[in-house]
Amino acid sequence: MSDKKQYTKIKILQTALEDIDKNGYEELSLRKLANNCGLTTGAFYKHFASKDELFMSLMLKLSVSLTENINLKSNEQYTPREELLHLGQNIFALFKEKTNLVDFLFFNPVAQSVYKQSSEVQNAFPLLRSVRTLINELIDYESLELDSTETFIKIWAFLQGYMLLVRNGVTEFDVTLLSATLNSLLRKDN
Amino acid sequence: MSDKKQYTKIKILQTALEDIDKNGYEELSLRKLANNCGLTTGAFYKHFASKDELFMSLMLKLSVSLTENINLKSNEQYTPREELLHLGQNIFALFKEKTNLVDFLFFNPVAQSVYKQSSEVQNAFPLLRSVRTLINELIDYESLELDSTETFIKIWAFLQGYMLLVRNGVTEFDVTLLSATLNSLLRKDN
DNA sequence: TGTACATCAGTGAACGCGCGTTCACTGATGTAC
DNA sequence: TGTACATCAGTGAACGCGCGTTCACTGATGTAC
Repeated sequence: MSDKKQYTKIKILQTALEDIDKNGYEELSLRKLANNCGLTTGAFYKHFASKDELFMSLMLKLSVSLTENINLKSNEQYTPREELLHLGQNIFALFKEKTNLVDFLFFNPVAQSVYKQSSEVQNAFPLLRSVRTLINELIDYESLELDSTETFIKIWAFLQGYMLLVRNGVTEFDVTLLSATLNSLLRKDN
Repeated sequence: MSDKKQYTKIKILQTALEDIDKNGYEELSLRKLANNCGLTTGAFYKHFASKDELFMSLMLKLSVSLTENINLKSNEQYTPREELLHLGQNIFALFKEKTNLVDFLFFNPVAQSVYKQSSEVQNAFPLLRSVRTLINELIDYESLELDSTETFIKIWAFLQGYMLLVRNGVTEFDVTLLSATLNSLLRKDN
C-alpha cells in the first residue's frame, strides 16, 4: 500500500473522529465526512468496504487512545482497588470532556454487535480488557470471594447506565456516588 | 371528538405497539404503521401532530400498562425491600418476554428527552414513579441513612445498564445477580 | 533519456431507497330549517 | 320528510430530503525496456 493511500486512510479516520466529537456519531454521513476530507464518497470506498467497517476501525482507534490517555493519568503505584476507582473516574472525566466520542464508543450500533462477538474480538478493545483485568487483579489481591465475570457485569452495567443518565441530563456526574457504588459492588455480600 | 375518530386513534396506538413488539421501534415508519391500520399517512396526521407525539403517547400507554402488569404480580403484603426486588425482577421478566417494548420504553430517542424534562412530566410515567416511591418507603421503613435521590440514581443506572448488556447479548439475565446487586446498593457504606 | 504501458487513488454522477410531512380534494355523516 | 349546508376523517400523490453504495471514467505516478 502506497504512502499516499495510507495517509488518506489516516486522514479519513482522524477527520471522522473530529466530526463525531463535534456533532455526535448520528450526524456522521459519508458525504459530509468525504467532503471534510477533501474527497468524494467514491474515494472512501477505496479505503473502507462499508460504513460499518469504518465504525469498527474508529472504535478500535478510540479504545486504544482512550486507554492510553486513562493509563497515563494513573501510572503511579496503586492498589488494584485504587486503580479501578481511578479508571472509573477517568472514564467519566473523559466522558465530560469528550462526550460524543465516549458516547460513540459505548453506544453506537456497531458497538452493540461487537459485544455479542467472541472474546477474542472483545479483547482487541483495550478498554474492556483493562477493566476485566483490573477486576481479576483486585479479587486476587484482596482475596475476595467474588466471581470475576459477575463482578465485571455488575460494574460494567452500572458504568454504562450511569453514563446514559448523565448523558441524558437526568443527573450530574458525581465522583462520590461513583466510588461509593463501585465499592458497594466490590464487597462480598453476606 | 367523535367515537369514530377516538376509535381510529386507539387503533393507531395499539397497532404501533404491536409493530414495535414485533420489529422494534427503529423499524416503525409512519407508512408501515398507517398501512397496518388500513389507513394512509395523511390520516395519521389527523390524530397526531408528529411522530414524536405518537412516541410520547406510546410511552405513556406502555408505562401505565407495564406498571399495572408488574403490580398485579406482586399485590401480596411484602416489605418495601421485597417489593423493590420484585419490581426489579418483574421488569426483567417482562423484558425477556417483551424485549422490544421495554427496549422502546427505555431507549427510544424521545424517551431520552423526557428524562431531561421537569419532574412533573416524569411523574406522569408510573414506572419511574413506582421505583422512586418504593425507594423512599424502603429508606423510611428500614431507617437507612441513604440519600433517596442518590439511591434512585444508582439503582436506575444499574437497571438500565444491565438491561443493555442483556439486550446486546453480553450476558444472560441472572436473578441472583440482580438481587445481589440491588441489595449491595441498598446498604449504607461504612 | 525517452517511450509504452500498467496501476490505482480519486471523480462525480447516478441508483435506489425510505423517510416525515403537507395539501388539495373527496365523500360520508350529521345538523338546521 | 326533504333539502341545503357544514364538518371533518380519510385519500393519495407529491415534496424535499438525505442516506449508503456503485461504477465507468480520469489522470497522475511509477515501472520496464
